[in-house]
Amino acid sequence: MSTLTVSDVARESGVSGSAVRFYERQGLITAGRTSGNQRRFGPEAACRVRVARVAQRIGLSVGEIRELLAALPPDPEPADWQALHERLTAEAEQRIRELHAALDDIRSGRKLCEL
Amino acid sequence: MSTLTVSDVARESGVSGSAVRFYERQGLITAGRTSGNQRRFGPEAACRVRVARVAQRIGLSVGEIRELLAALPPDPEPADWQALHERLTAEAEQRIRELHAALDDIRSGRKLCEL
DNA sequence: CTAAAACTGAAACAAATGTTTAAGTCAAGG
DNA sequence: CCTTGACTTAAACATTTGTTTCAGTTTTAG
Repeated sequence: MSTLTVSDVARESGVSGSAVRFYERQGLITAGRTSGNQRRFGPEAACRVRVARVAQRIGLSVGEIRELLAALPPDPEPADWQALHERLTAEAEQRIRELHAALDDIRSGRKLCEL
Repeated sequence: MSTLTVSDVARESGVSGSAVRFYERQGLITAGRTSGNQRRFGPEAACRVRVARVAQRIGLSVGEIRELLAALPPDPEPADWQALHERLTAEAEQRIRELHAALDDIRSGRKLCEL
């Protein structure tokens, strides 16, 4: 059942209305339409937006997040959540490794010019 | 003595010529000019660009890098390098901490929607 | 029924980080 | 000298992640 308006989702997920529309355009969330062409979201929409924000903290782009969320059904089962967790965790660890590598370079004692 | 051309600096620092001009416009490096108005860089320019690339790996913006490099004289003394090392290291550690915080949230066991 | 609040798409704007293109100038080698 | 490759500025373009504005439409509460 799609009952939530743009501003409902915005309020529940903590982003702006324009961001909600943007995310729909980008395929991170999907919406039905009223007879008057207004968007109506299911209750999972706000959740997906929150997941998207978490993924953004990790450094994923909207395109990457779209692919991530593409694997998340409207009504996810525990296995879906688990897969998402693993992918997000792996991404975060990857970025952390990259930063550590940069840090190790900085600390290597070599001149910064020679990195 | 300023003898290096744009493409010299580009080659030595591993960035494109347009990036070298961009960095000069942004104040990361400075250049003299020939009588014919062409840029000529000192030997430290390529080094500064390399430092800038390291800082970018850490996630600093060009504006932040400008401020970082503003504290680096054309012919830096060991203390200058040390200060730069410390600032870069602190920034990297900060970003790593932020990622760890995100990772901890993800692993907290709470639903991703509730972060 | 009506007035206010929320919604619509399209397009312009914004900031960051460069790249590309155009038309023209300079420098270096033979 | 003269050709060729490198240089110049300015502006347009590209991408990302949205925000703002416009003019008009829909929904909702009273």
